[in-house]
Amino acid sequence: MGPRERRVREREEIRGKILDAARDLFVAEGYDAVTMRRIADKIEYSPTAIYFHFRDKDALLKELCEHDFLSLAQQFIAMRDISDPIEKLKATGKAYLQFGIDYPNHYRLMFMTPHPPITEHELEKDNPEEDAYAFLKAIVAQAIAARRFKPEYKDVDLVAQIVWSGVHGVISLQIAKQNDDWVDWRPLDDRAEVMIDVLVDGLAR
Amino acid sequence: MGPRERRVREREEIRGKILDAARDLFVAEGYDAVTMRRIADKIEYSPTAIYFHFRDKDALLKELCEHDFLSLAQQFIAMRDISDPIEKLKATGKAYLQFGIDYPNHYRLMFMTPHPPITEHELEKDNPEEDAYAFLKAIVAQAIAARRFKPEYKDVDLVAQIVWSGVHGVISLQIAKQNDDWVDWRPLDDRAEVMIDVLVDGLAR
DNA sequence: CAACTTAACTTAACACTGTTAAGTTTCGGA
DNA sequence: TCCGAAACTTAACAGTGTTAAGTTAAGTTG
Repeated sequence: MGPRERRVREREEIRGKILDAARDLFVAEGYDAVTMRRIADKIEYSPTAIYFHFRDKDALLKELCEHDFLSLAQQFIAMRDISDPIEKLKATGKAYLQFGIDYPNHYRLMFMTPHPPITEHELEKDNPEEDAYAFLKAIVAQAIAARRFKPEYKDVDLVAQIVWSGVHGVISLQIAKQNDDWVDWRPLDDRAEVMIDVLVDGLAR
Repeated sequence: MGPRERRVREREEIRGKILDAARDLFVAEGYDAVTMRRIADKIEYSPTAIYFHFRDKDALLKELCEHDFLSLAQQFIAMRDISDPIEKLKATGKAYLQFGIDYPNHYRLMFMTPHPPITEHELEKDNPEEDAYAFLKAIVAQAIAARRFKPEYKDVDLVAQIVWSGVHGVISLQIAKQNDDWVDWRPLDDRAEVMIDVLVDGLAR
């Protein structure tokens, strides 16, 4: 363990500190409300120091999102051993909803904010353990193979996108409109459960 | 027509100019990307002049959204004469989707961005001609009354919110993720149509 | 061991943002 | 004709993301 390794390790450490501080602030107050100077204050560095580790504010966001996409996929792993594909789909939908409820600010950044397209990912695409969308597709494929859906629903991507859109709709309206009393909102849990039931009933034979 | 009326009219005129300029820019580039100075340039006034007509940048946004909520409701009016409630629901869902496709930046501001709750509205709530949500509720109520839905779906608000969430999910994922090639997106039209079919099938007896 | 190089920072600044205080023009009404 | 208010403009403030230039500390090399 020469001093070379120590330097690398120290560099990773401060990188991590910056990410942790940024995550805390973003989650608590949202991306726009957080300034580079506040992140810097929190870790007791100058604002400029952050730029030595990240190209800009967006790079911070991108790295956090990347991490959260992975952790979403990892939450899904708990559903792996449910054998009935419909039950598995329902449970995964609920886990997705729970993720959005638990981390609304993460969710907003991940799924409600247009980003410039990310060209290179850290995550392994199509691996269900790292790619939540691949996990969903695998369930849908399983359900189709078991002839549980109506015959017209045989496009795995299309069906996966419908299911995703449905649960996403519930969460994202909740996040964007929870304080809007124009609408007499029903409890989120009810909406979540009914959405999943309606989707599955609509797809099923 | 004294000069008093002229002054009032001129005031309305410049107010309208500001709103038009702001709308153009917001729609083209999104709320955050547009600065007060650019809006001012476009109408050839100083930035400060805007503040004589609107309290702040958010007030501009709010007024534009208000207007767009009304125009959404007015688009729905075309569906009024469809007698079959299921067909009416489907057509209204498609009109909603079309609105989101035609005005994605409006849509983002209206439904994907958390605002501080608006206390006083210009629009008349619960009037289906001005309140798009009321229009949707009326259709759902009609469908329930005609016993077209499963007996467990008798809560008008809950069902309306499910349908809304479903189509909102399709549009908002499209807006936020259209350039994300992680997912092999199916054509928007297909997703829209299948979403509406699945929802209606899931709800129907 | 001294000289050099480089990594890891800080300070000060730039060009921008939304917003406002203060000053100026314009013009109908007494 | 003068007044006062309405409708503006100019200049500035406090804040933003970001960067250029300078500083310090530590490792490498002659």
